[in-house]
Amino acid sequence: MPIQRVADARPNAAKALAQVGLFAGLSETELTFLAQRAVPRKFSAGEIVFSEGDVCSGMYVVESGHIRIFKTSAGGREQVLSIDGPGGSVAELPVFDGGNYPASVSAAEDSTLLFIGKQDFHALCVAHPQVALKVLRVVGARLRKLVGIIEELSFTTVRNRLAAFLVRLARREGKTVDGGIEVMLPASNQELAAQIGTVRELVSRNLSRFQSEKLIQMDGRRVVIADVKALEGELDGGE
Amino acid sequence: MPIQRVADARPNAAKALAQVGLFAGLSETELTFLAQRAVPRKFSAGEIVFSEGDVCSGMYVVESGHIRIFKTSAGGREQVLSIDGPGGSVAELPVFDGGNYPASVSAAEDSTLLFIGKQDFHALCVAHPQVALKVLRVVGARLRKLVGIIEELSFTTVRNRLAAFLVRLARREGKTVDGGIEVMLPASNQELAAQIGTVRELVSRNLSRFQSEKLIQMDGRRVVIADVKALEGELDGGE
DNA sequence: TCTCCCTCGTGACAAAAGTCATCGCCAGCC
DNA sequence: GGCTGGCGATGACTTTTGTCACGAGGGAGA
Repeated sequence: MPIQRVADARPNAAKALAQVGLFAGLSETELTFLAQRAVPRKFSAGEIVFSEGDVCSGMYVVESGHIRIFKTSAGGREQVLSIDGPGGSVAELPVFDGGNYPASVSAAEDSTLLFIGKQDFHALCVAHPQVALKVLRVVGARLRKLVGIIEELSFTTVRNRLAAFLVRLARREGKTVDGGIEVMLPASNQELAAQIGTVRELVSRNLSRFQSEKLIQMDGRRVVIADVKALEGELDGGE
Repeated sequence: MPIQRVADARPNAAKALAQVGLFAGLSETELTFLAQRAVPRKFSAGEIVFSEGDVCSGMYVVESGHIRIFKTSAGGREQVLSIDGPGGSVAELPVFDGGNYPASVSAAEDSTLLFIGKQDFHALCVAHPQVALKVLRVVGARLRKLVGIIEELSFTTVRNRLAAFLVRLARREGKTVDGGIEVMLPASNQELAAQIGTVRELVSRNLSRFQSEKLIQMDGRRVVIADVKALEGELDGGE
């Protein structure tokens, strides 16, 4: 993976940066400043961007594709903390507190990221206080998401979490078809398991169980949610 | 709990503020500015400071005592996210992202907090970019802590977490005595359970088990960790 | 001193989670 | 066509977790 400074302006990078929540509101000049320093890096599906514990040299912005932030256990299990698409940013925080990266990041699919060095980002924040405030806002969202994960892990069952996952999926990209709402499972059972904090087998089993209970109907990776209400009732059902 | 502006300078408040990581490095004038706007509020042990979902009107700084940030499940179980003492701050983030408080906060013991209104804090950050950077650093630590909790909940057993808890406690405030390292359990089993994400009974049982395995020796709330190495081996033991 | 209440410890279960091993299907590739 | 590797489904178990119920001890306060 070649890392190199791009001396001339990269209009597409500037354009990509302008769409990042973090940098919205910056002037043309400032965006150019950033774009000149941002280093584009390509990653193919599954490739590691950086690993937990690596020293933090800077942050990344997603230009295209999706990235996966996750923790790995000693036993090899993974827990996904966040998945971010175009316009998203990763590792804004370790850039500030001086520590190492707290989690690993990999490309969920072929992706292009823009790398922004620690110093450059720092300089930007000092020069433009409103950027720091934006960072705080973005970080707020991240924190809420993490708290949500903790809540789910601590209080709910795998069944609950899987139901919640399906409901979220349905809301986000469900197509209404006769018989219910259709969604495509976005990844392998292994990956779904990592996202809801369990193992492959339990995802498989619980999906089967939902199906036998007529809550959903599966055909390969296509899932028709027959009864969204009932599934929503499963979120946290016991209490 | 009376809420009122304090018009005159409160030297002790200013002093308290100066010791807050967040405000270290501010000039005298700035501290006074803040101190004049900070409203001291007293809470007795167990009292709720604010609840999850409340609209966020500002942040708090701990002047004395300890506070507990936690989530509550529908079934009444609690999961502690953080415990903060003097100099700590709570809810720095919701102040920025405009959302409601993501978790509840209560006083772990009789405590005095300083309330700082959203507007005032905002103004301060805009006027002093380095405050925003400090906030980012503080938030970074918080985020790491949350990721740690997720890791523990997702990958480890109650036994592991309890062992980890004891080891942390020993490192932080263990006294070496003959027979091992002595610590005092800082709270009821109920509370320990909330901190490691389980229920009272399992804390009790696992402590008994440690004892019967000669890893620790208990006498009321006093615990002598006989074999710290072995206990450390339990962190994540399986793998 | 005698209650009352809170907390701890435990036994007995029930339910959920996780592990291991096996089998079938399908796609990609000699 | 035949192999192979990855993924999904599932059965059989083991371990962990959580729930319920009950009894004991200890401290605060009447």
